[in-house]
Amino acid sequence: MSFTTSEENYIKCIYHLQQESGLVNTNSLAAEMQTRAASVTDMLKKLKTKKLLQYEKYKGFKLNEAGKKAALDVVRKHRLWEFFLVEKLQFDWDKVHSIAEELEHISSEELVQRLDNFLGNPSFDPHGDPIPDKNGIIPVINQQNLGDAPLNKIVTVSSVTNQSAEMLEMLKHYNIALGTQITVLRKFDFDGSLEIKVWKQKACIISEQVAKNVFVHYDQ
Amino acid sequence: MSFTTSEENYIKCIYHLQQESGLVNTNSLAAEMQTRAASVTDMLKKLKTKKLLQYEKYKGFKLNEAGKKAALDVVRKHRLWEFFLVEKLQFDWDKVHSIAEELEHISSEELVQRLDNFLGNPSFDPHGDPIPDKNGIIPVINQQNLGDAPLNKIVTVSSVTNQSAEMLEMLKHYNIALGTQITVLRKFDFDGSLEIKVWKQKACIISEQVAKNVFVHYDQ
DNA sequence: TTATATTTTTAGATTTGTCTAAATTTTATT
DNA sequence: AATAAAATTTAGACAAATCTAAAAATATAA
Repeated sequence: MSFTTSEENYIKCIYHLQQESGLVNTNSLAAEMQTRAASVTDMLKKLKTKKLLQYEKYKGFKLNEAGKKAALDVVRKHRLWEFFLVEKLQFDWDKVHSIAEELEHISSEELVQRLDNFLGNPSFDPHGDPIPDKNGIIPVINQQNLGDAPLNKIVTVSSVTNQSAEMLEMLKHYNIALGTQITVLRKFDFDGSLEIKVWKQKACIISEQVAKNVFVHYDQ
Repeated sequence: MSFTTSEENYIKCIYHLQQESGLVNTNSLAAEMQTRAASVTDMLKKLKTKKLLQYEKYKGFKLNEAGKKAALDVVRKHRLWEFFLVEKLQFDWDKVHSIAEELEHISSEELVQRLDNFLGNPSFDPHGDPIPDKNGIIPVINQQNLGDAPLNKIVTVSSVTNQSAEMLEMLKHYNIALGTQITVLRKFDFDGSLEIKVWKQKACIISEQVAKNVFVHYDQ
């Protein structure tokens, strides 16, 4: 089964939303897709006809197994291309998203497989997000939110969820990138801000907003 | 100015046709695009409105300077991606065309420029076709048809025009590829076939049909 | 040079993905 | 539970790119 660019964009978007909430509703998908609720309804009918969606009028919807596999194929391509753009073409990681949005719709399966090999079969993209394999298997990493990390223990940044230029600027300021080692020294309950020590730097304070988007892991 | 995928495909196709014939006519473009004459007429109006085309009803048409530049941008992208697919992803050269047909429509200019640098700013694609630079300048090569090459002089294969799987198979059989050195020993007027000697191999005979699609160059 | 054939264009329909506005269903509130 | 608010769907329209069938222009040939 093959899909149009528009179908793939909807499928991918539904996938991401249902990861958070289980069942997805029309308005939130419309907001995420920057379109109108009526357009979403039209597409839902189409995807249901193609047997990718569990959907009943007014009752919300989610991808079935076939839909999830289709979504993971797109996610895989997106993340592999992002990896390529950053690792091979030296793009800054905040510039690659929109280009990968186009590249993810190139259809050749052989292309994806060869790209994967060329890149050394990476498990995580430049934002730290896991890259599904060709069967849709997602590598797991034992990560948690920086705000939930234990105090006074060295943790490693494994993923950053907000990929805006503003967030990147912020992280550059703090010298935080994927792989950076951080120790959380203290958590302020007042505003959720954290006092942290970045490897080889003085202790500093980051806001709850920043912390929420940074994920870390530690060994054992 | 930016273009839809369909517009780009028409522009590129008109460019190739007018290289051969100067003025292009509706039916030949329809045949090349595998569509109907009526669809071509529709698109011609659109491209004329966008000031890319010299076109008068019933009188044929050709790209103006803006149209040619647009075409060369697409050709450039196509050939850079073909180079990438063959040199980096190890595709056989007869498999890359259809994938490059998709990749050529990715819009980011920065992507193309970085890809160009990553590939080492190649001048020719894997078929030996010249890759226009970002200003639309096409590298020239002093090449001629193998059938017109002087006898008993070592020449180098620079380009192969027929890119079908059948042709590739044929050339593999003769151990001919881009860069292969060949000496034409004799030309048979009866059927236009050539006796040639491929570097490090015994002399053999190739048909006029094969020879017609092979282009070569030699120094001075 | 008139008739015929070919080429090209127009007119109107179709599909995909989108939209607005109105109608319907569900949810929340008094 | 009745009513107001919010969410969702339907109905009908539109733009892009295509199509078929018919009309118009051009080219060819008797």
